[in-house]
Amino acid sequence: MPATLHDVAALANVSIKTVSNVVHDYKHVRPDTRERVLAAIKELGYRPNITARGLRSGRTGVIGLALPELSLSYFAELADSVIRAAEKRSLVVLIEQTGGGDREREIEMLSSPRLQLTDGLIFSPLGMGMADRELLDVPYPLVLLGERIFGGPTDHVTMRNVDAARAATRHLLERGRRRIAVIGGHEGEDMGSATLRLRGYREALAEAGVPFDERLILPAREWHRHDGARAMRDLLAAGTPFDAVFGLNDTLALGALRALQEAGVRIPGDVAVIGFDGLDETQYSLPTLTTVDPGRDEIAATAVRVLAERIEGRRGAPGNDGAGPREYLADFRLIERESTAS
Amino acid sequence: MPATLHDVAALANVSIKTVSNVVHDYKHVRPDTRERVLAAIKELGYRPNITARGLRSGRTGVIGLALPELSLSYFAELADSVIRAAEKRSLVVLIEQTGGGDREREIEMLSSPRLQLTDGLIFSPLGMGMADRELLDVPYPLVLLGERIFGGPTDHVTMRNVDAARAATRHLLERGRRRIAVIGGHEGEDMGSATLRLRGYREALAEAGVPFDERLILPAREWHRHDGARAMRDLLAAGTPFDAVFGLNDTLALGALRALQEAGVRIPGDVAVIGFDGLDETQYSLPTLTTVDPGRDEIAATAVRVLAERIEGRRGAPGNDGAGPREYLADFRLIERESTAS
DNA sequence: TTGAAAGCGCTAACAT
DNA sequence: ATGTTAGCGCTTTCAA
Repeated sequence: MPATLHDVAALANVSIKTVSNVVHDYKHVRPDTRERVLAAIKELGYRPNITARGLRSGRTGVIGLALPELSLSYFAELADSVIRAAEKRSLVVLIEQTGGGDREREIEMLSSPRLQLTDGLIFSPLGMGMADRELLDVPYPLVLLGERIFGGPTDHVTMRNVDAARAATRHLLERGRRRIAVIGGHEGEDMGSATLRLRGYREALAEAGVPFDERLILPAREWHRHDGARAMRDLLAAGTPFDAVFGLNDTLALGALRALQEAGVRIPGDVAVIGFDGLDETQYSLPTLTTVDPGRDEIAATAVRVLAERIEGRRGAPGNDGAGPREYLADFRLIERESTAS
Repeated sequence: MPATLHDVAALANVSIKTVSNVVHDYKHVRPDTRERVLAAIKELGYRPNITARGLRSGRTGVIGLALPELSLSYFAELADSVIRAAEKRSLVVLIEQTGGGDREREIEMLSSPRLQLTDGLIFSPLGMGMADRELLDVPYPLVLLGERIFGGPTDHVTMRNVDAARAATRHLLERGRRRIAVIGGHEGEDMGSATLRLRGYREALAEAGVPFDERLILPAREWHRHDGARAMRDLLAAGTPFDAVFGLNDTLALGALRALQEAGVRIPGDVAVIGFDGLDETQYSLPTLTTVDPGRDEIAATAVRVLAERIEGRRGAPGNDGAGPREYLADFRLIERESTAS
């Protein structure tokens, strides 16, 4: 039976208000009273009951983080960053996995009672799309991550997909590559990482006057290593000539690396490879993988900050007091490694 | 302003008790009353306030998961498994990162007020040791994971480290390897994964009558890819002959793989490599990595089940009603891949 | 500077 | 079958 405010008050011979004042470091408490209360707290091992505090104040100090799955390295690293950022603000993170792009589950999540004891949500959808935009208009603070929905009713923290992909493609073009295969295309996608990164790729080609070749775009709905390897094998089997590969994420690129080496292709000699995400493990592949860090830490820190501000009401709800939904873009950085050395 | 039980009751012209009954699917509610209440709930968009429920019932439906860091693949995959297992029991998971083996932070965690709104904790320490055993005697349900503490006051779910390491070593011995280097030793460790796996290694050597060579044990306090690569380079530089490598975890083994290939060593031709953990990514390295799956899913499922049972009081607190602390061991499985093909 | 007391929204014992 | 009511532990006016 844990001690309550009342127990402490009784032991210290004061009212619970005084104890509360001490707990909250309220200024106007006589030093000796404070002493007495502190002693009682210690003696009883009193710890405030967060649930009760939450009920009273309407805050729990918990934020939700909904993402596809932690076993995808990108999301594991994102979760790590979010938890660290939240900790700095004394917030704790409750993680929900929505599965790899299951739209229904994502929508369900948004109104899950499981989120009730959460002050707000950082949401990274993969299945929902532009058409589901208005579903984001939920009755609690929500910060959107990712590239599936733009112009929605909530704050949105994302990366410079087009710019970063253009930079990645340029990097290959500058090294003399002209037939750059892309792994990870999503056919029929209206909006998403694949679409945006592909746009950056095409822009870079156009700038350089290099013709676009449909056959070099390899679809891969899932972005696991496995899919990267499979796509690569398909391209090799098709016999389409190419001298570089742009994996729309690192995992695909690492899978491609593997398939290329199996086939005896030298990297970067025969084929240069570049990825996207700046995963930790890209430093340790053989060869090490050139990649683009889309600013994961900055994204996490911004998302937590913006969410905390909305929760504290410092900026009001979007569209409520003029503090409309905002879009935040993190800075990216190209990390050169062996896989594209010239 | 979200609707409360009272609002629904008023709209449906019933008492809050009836609404509560409907919400909880209580049997004895007249069908038409139920209809009316359901309609009111829908109209008001009523969602039960979990915080209030938690305050009243003493349960929140949240369990804590404290682990070193999500950016270590093993823990990311473990968290994934735990979240899935929890979901099946309608529990939600709050994740705390303790950092890579920071004993103080781990101890602090155990009495963190942040855990207050949690019904129980699954705890995977890396820094705490046998001497800290009694610190696990906390006033809430706790399930211990890992190999740092045995015989503590709580339920403990772990893996067959010695057996699994013995099997891994045997696997190499059976393929004719005699000079098996081990990466990941923790000098001066009293108890832990390194100690136990090393014990299995030595047992297998002894069985096979192969002499133990101190020089083949390479320390690595951190178990990142980086450390595996460094250790491997050290061994190569030292010139100590060896024909196999046992990475005490997969990440170390993958780092070693990389360093060996840099040095032009053929795998498994010159040196066979085996890891430990059964990480997803071991399927995609070049060559693919032989490893031991220590039963991660089973560990997660068991931990959640045992914790849920303790929370529900079905088994009482350990040592409270005779249902003393129990130790659970998951089954392991050796997964043969290219890195040890003969 | 400190105390008394009214709830926050819900559950559950008790009453009808 | 449904209603009444007393708290769960805390924060927060309002008084003293």
